[in-house]
Amino acid sequence: MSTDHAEYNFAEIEAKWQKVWAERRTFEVGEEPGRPKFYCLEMYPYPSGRIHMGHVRNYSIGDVIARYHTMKGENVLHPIGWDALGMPAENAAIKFKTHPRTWTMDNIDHMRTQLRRMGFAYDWSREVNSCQPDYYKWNQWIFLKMYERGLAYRRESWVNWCPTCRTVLANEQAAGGACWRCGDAVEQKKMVQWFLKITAYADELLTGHAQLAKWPEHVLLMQKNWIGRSEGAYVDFPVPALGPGRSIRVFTTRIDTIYGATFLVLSPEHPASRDLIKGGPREAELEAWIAKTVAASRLKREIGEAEKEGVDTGATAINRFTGRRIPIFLANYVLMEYGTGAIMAVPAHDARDHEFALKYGLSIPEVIVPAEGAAPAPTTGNGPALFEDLGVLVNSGPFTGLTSKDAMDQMAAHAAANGFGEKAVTFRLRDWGISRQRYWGTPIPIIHCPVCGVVPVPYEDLPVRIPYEAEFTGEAGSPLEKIPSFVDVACPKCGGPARRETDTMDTFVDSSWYFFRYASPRNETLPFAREAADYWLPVDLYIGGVEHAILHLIYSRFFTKVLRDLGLTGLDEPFPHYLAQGMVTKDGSAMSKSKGNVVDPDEMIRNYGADALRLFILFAAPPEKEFAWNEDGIEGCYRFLCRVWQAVEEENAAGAPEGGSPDADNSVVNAGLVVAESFARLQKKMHQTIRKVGEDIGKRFHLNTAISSIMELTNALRKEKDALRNSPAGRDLLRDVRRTLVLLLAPFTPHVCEEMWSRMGEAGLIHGAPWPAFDPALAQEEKAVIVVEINGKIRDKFEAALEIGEEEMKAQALASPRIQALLEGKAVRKVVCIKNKIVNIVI
RNA sequence: GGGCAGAUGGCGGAAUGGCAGACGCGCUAGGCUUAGGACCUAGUUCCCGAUGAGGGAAUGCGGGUUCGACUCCCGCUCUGCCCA
Repeated sequence: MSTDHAEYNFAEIEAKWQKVWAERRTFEVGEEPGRPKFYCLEMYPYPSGRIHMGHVRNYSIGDVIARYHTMKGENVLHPIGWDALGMPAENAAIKFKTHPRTWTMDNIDHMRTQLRRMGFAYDWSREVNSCQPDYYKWNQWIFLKMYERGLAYRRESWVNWCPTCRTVLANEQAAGGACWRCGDAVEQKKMVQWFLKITAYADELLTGHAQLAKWPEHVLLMQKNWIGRSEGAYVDFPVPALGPGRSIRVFTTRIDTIYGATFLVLSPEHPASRDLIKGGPREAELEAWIAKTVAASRLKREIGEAEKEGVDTGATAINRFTGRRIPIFLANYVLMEYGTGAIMAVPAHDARDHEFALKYGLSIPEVIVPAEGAAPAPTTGNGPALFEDLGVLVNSGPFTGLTSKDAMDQMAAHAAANGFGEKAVTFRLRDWGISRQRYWGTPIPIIHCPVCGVVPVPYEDLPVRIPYEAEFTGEAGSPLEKIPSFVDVACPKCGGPARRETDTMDTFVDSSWYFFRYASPRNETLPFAREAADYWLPVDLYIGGVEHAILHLIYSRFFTKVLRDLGLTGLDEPFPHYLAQGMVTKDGSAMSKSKGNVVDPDEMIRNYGADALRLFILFAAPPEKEFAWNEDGIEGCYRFLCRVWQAVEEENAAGAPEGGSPDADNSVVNAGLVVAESFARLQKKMHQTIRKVGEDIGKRFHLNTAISSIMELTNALRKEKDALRNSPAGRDLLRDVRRTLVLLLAPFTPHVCEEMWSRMGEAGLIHGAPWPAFDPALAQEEKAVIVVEINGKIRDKFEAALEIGEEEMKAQALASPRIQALLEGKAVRKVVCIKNKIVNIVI
């Protein structure tokens, strides 16, 4: 950068004010009962090493809103912390021969410096760090409370397993069925895992949406789909081969189609699968098929990529409605996790069953027809028609002729009355598997005793610390298993030798309640103090990437409800208002280290300063929209700040104000018409800008348009200033506009605004200065430009006072020579008048 | 396959039923300058017209509602996200 006189020394100014803020603890807040509070929260970062543009964007949005609310006089809590546990630290330890703790803490130090350099107004005294025992202790505490209530439990479950790396993989690490690290095929393995019973809250998570009116619609919809409530019925199909009285239970949402159920399909993992084939002629062959299918990536089966494939067990079940025996298949498209792991297949009325039946030559009897008047069932060229909509029953014994809806009630009642079924509600939502066979996570506070079984670690023994000494080789499972001093413990109950649980918690546990911890971050007796939480919570505005729209936000809602039921909070929902920030992408995908498309903010701060970077990233797009990275505009934002600086300096040079302005209007009028018009224009613009910026930040979150209107005010100031310079009232207005500009800009570019504020001779920090007020009367336009259209096409315009009525508008429009010429010889059929806006003449 | 969101100048975007393209970038011309990637001024959707007056077209494509549609409705194409 050159040293042109119009430029400001951002490096010096930014460092100066960051130091002042830190020394004065400007952003530290405490509870002040009676004062309106505002809790502004952005999702805390994973300390991956350096902040990236997604962080810069997220935290810049939050900072503007936090600073704005502070200037509005609210007590603003704006905290930050670190989501510091997780696998990348372990991978780094392996790769760089370091320790996850060292790597993480170094990253945090670096990123903290970067965040400070951005000038974010965080209360650093409340910083939380989830990898420190004083934080994860409370993960363990909450876990034990959940365990006591049966909300944390252990069961066998299938996991993605990489036989090469000998480790469990998360679903996203097993995408496409290949291990993300070695690329080898991922297998399915059954392991005992810890689960949190989120399904106990399934209904409330759904009904709670009523309290989330300020969430984006599509996020609620995603959560709704994720929870996947479905109403239907259980039906038992007796299976003689399993022995007298034994049956297989299926869940169906379409019991009305049961007369068309021509076979049952079981998930290969279904407990009855093996019993059905045992002793049969094809036992070995079928066993092999089960083994193969189970091993195949569950992921592929789930997303339906795998072709539907099945085998006939040779066994049959009885359809109690028809009395007929139907074959039992095993197939890959039925998943043990959903419903009961068994379905009744109705090929005429379910697409997947239809496809399967065609492939295996099974009959496709029709039992539902479209209701009268409805469109007829479409015929596919591909065999008998498929009709999946509700309709009217045919070929359904005594139920024939009923509508699907009535049949669902009556058939479920019939099954219930005869003891082979009932109405039921199931959820797609599954319990949350939190076990991770890793080192860098919260140890699950459980001890396995050969005598007493599963024994919780006593509360007074918390935290169970992550032992520092560990080997990071990348081989064979969790490093914790290989640390005798960690694993070998005395049973808290009987004192005998026991083994400590070596699974650690999913890091989503940490982030499910951190927003409570900020209220009382150093509390030593509970996860958080109730009084502090009652004051600060709920979060008034939560801002973060839409990529967390499902998991993190559902888990946090779940935890809040559990904490409520534990009596720690009175809240049902932690985030009544969620602003889903769009991703920052480059080359079509989110910036990430692994993709190598990261843009380093440091370089931009070096070249243009933090203020210009903040302004730029907010100006480039509205917060909720995806932002495809393109830095062409930052230069312009920097130049804009230089122009503001220049304008302010000019006013400073012009000298001190020379008296109040109560008589401003008179002296301006006396100075002449041109000046009076300039005065009126600029004054109006100023009041309008204050109004618009306040609405854009506080209500719409359209920070980009807030910035553009500040730019407009700057342009207006530069345009009018020469005319106003020569009258006292004009000079007062110029100073007023200058002051307003700096105040409006302060949330966006706090450093340069602090500097300008102090150079203007204002006392105190601009951070605490009151947000400017606007006078609605002065912001009001007194004239409107009325557009005159003929048949919707603009033909003329005229200026009119706001008060004129429709009749007068119409008269003026029709009186226009241009309009009269165009109407020559035409009959006017209708004239539409919209006050202060438009006259449309229809001919 | 289903659901949701989006598509506007050379670019980012503005306008939520009423003047399409605010604001910024880029570009063009002029000024200032030894010079300029700094700064200032003017211009900048496309087409016809003379570089004027004026006119026409245009918000992914095709229909519809309306006096009037970027905006609402229906169908389609493409892109992104979520789910199967």
